[in-house]
Order: sequence, then C-alpha cells, then structure tokens
Amino acid sequence: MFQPLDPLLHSELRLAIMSLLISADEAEFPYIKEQTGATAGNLSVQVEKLSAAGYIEVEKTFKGKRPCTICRITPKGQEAFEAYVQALRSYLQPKG
Amino acid sequence: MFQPLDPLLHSELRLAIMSLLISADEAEFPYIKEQTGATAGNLSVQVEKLSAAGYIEVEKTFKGKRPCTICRITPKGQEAFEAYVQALRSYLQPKG
DNA sequence: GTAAATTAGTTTATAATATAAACCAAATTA
DNA sequence: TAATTTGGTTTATATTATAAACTAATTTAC
Repeated sequence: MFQPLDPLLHSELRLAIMSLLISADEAEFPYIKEQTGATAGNLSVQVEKLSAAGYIEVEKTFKGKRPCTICRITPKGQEAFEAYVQALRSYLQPKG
Repeated sequence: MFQPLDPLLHSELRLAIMSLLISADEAEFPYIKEQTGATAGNLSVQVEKLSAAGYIEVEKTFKGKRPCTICRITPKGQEAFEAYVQALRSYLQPKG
C-alpha cells in the first residue's frame, strides 16, 4: 500500500539540497545556503549526512584564497532521489 | 524557491493516515492500523496530533459492544493536504 | 599596521519528534 | 473463571532537526 520513505530524504532541508543538486551539476555551500535559507550549521550537518550516505560527494577546494566547498550528487544519490519520488506517489495519488 | 513543508504532514505515518482519509470518507482505527502497518500506540499519538490540529475529526462510538474509533478528514485537513502536495512539487520538479 | 567585520564553515548543545513498550479496560473464548 | 483478544492510551526512549556557539582565515576601515 504505502511504500516506505527513505528517512534520509524525508527531511525538508536534505530534500531541498538533493533537489538543487539533481538539476545543477554542482553547487557551492554558500549558494545552497542561500537557496534553501538554512543556517550554515544546519546545512553543514545535513550535507555531512548526505555525504556519509554516499548520496552526494563533497569537494573542499579554494576559490582564490577562500575555502570553497562544492557538492555534487552521486549516481547512488540520484537513484535514491528517484526512488523517494516514486515512493511518495503512493501517498499522494491514493487513487492512482 | 522551496516552499515550506507543513511539519504536521511531513511525517510518514501522518501522511499515510491523511492519504487514506482523503480517498475514504471515513476509516476505523484498526483499518488504518492495518493499512499503514503502524503500532497502535504510534497510531494513537499521530491521530491525536492530526485531530488537535483540526485536520481530522475523531468519533468514538461503538460497534455492537466494542469500542470503535472512526476518523474523518475535515475541510481544513483537505486544504492542508493539497497545500502540502503543492509545496512538495517545488522539491520534486526542480525544472518545472 | 592593526582592530573590526566578514566569509566559510564545524562542533556541540538543545528542543522537538517519532516510535514502541508498557499499560488499562472490556469482551470473548477455552 | 482463567486466559486471550480487541481496542485502544499513556509514557518512556531514542532519534532527529536545528540553531547557538565556536574556529580560522580574509578583507575592510581607520
């Protein structure tokens, strides 16, 4: 009846992060922060969780002299996102 | 960019309850329990939360000699569910 | 040149939440 | 009449989300 929802994706902020990374090849930490409206602390924690799960990869580099954290979605993350969207449908289209 | 997700509905079990009640006029507690696979305790708590928010109404009646708890969605609950689905779209169709 | 402020984050503490275990009461069955 | 089942509620625990506090380097203002 209802398919289980991946708890890692069933979170407002983590879902927003994944949503951004699904359509953009990559995104920098401050950009994600701005787009999601999250605090840096919260974002840092959730990025780490997605990274630990292998859903995204995080590259720490530099932009001039400033540190720059770049996030990209992984194939595993793409699959998880698609599976989550599919699972959600069982809740949203009860008749379908 | 991303619309906020009603925390009351962004919960696997509460969303499942609402999903059931959206398509069925009413449902009995044991039926919801069976369909969602939830424990009675968890279900009781979540039904109470939805009820307290005015998203569902709960009627305590009898079926023969046995107690029978019937749940129905309210207009407020319907609106909230539709708004939630709309908000979700901002996460699921980043290109749309 | 150095003090203040900004950028770019991480770590940690707290508050909220989900969940199941423990419990209660009545009815049914053995 | 004792044990079990039905139909839940209450409560305790474990997880989670979130922001506050912190670190470190860079840039700007004086």
